[in-house]
Amino acid sequence: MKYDFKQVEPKWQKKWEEAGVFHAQDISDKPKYYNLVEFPYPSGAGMHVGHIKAYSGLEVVSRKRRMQGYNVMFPIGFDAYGLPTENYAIKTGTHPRIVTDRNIEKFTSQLKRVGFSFDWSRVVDTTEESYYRWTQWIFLKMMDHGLVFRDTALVNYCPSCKVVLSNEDSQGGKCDICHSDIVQKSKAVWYLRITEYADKFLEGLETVDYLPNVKQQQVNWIGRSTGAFVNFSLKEIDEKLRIYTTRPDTLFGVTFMVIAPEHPIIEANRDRIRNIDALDAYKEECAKKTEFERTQLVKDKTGVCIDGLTAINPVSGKEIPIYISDYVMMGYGTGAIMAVPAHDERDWAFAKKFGIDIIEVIKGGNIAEGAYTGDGEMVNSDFLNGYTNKKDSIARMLEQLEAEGIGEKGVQYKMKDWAFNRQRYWGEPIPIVHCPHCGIVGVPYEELPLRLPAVENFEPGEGGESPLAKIESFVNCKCPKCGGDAKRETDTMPQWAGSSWYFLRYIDPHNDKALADPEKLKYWLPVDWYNGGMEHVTRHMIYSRFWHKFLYDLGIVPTSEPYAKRTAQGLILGPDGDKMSKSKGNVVDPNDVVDVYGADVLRTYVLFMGDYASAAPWNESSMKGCKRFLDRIGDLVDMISDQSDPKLESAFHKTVKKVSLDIEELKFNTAIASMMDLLNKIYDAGSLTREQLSMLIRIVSPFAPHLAEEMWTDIGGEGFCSLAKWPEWDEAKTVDSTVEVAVQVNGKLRATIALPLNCPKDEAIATAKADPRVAAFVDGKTVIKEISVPNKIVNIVVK
RNA sequence: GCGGGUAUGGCGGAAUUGGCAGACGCGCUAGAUUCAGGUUCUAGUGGGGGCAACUUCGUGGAGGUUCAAGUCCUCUUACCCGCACCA
Repeated sequence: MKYDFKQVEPKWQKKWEEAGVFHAQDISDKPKYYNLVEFPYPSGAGMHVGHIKAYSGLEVVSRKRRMQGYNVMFPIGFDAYGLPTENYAIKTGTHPRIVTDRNIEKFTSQLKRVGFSFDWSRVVDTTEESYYRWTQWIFLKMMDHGLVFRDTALVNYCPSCKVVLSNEDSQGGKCDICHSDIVQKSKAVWYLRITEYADKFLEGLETVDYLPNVKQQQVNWIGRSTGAFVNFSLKEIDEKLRIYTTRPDTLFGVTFMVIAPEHPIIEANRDRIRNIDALDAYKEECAKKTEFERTQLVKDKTGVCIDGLTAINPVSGKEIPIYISDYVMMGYGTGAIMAVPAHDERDWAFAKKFGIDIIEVIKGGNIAEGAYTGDGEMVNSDFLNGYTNKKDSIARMLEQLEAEGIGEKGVQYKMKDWAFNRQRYWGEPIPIVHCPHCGIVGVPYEELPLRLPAVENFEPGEGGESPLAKIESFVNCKCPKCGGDAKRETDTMPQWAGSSWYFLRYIDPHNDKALADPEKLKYWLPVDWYNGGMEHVTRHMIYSRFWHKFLYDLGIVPTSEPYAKRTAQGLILGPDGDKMSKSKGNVVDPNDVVDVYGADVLRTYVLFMGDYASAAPWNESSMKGCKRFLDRIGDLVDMISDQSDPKLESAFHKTVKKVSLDIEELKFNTAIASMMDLLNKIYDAGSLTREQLSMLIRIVSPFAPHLAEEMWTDIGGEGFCSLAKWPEWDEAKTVDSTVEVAVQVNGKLRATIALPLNCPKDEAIATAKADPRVAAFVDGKTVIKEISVPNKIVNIVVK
């Protein structure tokens, strides 16, 4: 039976949609299963086959779960705010709303052509008012709970575009838009206090089933370290310089201090510092350095000694100089460090360059050659001398610091608070009003959504201001508190806002009273399985865990973690082995593949091409193998007979077992391979029973659902194959009565013999020795050892 | 620099977790079908040697443990990903 996929595939897609086959039931007696895939950013380029691979994994799991009797939710939506759309709008003068709608339409049609079993009644679009109203609502809740604050910080600024850029948009120190050099600029920005949840993120990781490397990356990203804060006294000034260190026990080796160029102590003591001009000049130089230069010049330390401020080592009482240098960051710890040149590579390089004393306090290295960062006995350290265990010496020093009131235990995180604004048009307006009397006031909840006003010019303003700043009717408003004249915040939320809670909205997408109904949230949460790209493991995953945990603390969601399980798929590379990109011209459009081969072949191929989690290059001729496979499956309808080869029966049960288990581990390539293997066996046998074919159709259906439905109809199956019962295997039938056992002599394969299942050891060895091919190597020699692993191998060791 | 990972035929990749390396697919070779291209079918296909049965070498490299190593241990090389002056 060769069928015309061009006619058959749309036919079944229509039937599925009309019957609502893939609609999740809100509340049901069936067990629920919530599969989540990362919703796409609807770019103008449309989807490429990488999206198809990303969705095909849980698509197969979802289809299998439905057939196993679960009430499955497998939703899709669009993460539609973002720079590319806005840049396109600037270039062409088309409103981002129009561009977005057009792109969503294109993505939708592409996804539907592939026959994904998404619940299309639950589509969310982050740029719709009914959605971003709740994004703003959650933001205001965070503000109510003290998680929103404003601070002045260094930001990436493109002097050419006059735009503040995120780190993601300024990689390599170049502007993503015009490729000119980025400078660091001081600007007031909004922050979400995500660090408040740092320990909760770490604790939560113990309770979820994420891939080990996913967990590891999150742990590294959070970067928890324990150590101590120490307050250094300053000579002649009643002020302390506070530092953070992980090795307080090296305090006796401190010979100087370094503070970040932006450290406030400089401004506070301007008149006391005699070389303030030199410091200012250095500071300016640092601001000009691009990210690229800063990372390239790691080895070559620069800095200026502060003339006029001197610190005192709190344990030795020695006077030590203070430097400013850009190797100390304002954003980590306190923006100041105690330098221990003998045991820190950066401090060592700095001390060498500036001729500062280097005092050894841990024995074991040669500090004339370089810093020693290993363990060893403490020396030159007064009461710590003789300690050899790091833990003990740190504990002893902490005790001392706390007793004298000059320091205490402390914890630091690499993770920083979340800079939560962009000077851009195409994003959620931040619902805040600046009132000259009341200060910062949140927009009242009943006024949400705070609508994004229509504008004609989307270009950012001078000095990196949002395009919204030019809309007077938007900017000027009344203070919600006092009613006086006030101005609206004109920045918008960053790209990552809308995606931080979309999985909650799927549960109740049309609710206009709440972000979702509590009963429904209780039924559906947590997401049972979330699959996506490794690139989202730190940012998006942490951000959304943050929002979810916050909502949990408020009692809005019933689980402390949003995702019970997280896996990741590998990229599809271009046919040339490079990452697919428009500029390289190696992008494969799924529409082109569907046109020529059909959706079933595309779906099967993206899962067959290699290990699901690894990257693999696109290879069109290899895809032809999948087409052959499906064509040959289709032909089986003509091979039905009342009798079939008895050997096939166990092959069927083995295959059903393998496919069932492999799907659970995302091992689709071997699942498909085992079905191909079975198919070869069927062709060898020449016929199969209707019942066997029914089984095969059902296990093929998650991969090639259109073909499966068509064949299901042909063999008189009831209802939709997509909702038919997933076949079960009979474990007893997956084992053969005789097994092939390899026989080795001295570890080298000499023969294979057929033995009954679970043949006793003695018998197996005797049979093996009787084989002439084995006897040739054994006869006339002394047998030293005989090993027999049941059903696997016999090894005879001779001399 | 830190963290994670990978390395198996001409190619993508398998290998029940220490037990017959190369499943499955692509490609290739020969043959059949075809006016021809494509399709389809049959047989073969890791390297060396041999007409053949067979034999020998073989999982980035060097050692080691074991009756037995792609798999475990030590050292080493190359590449990929994430973070990066994190005190």
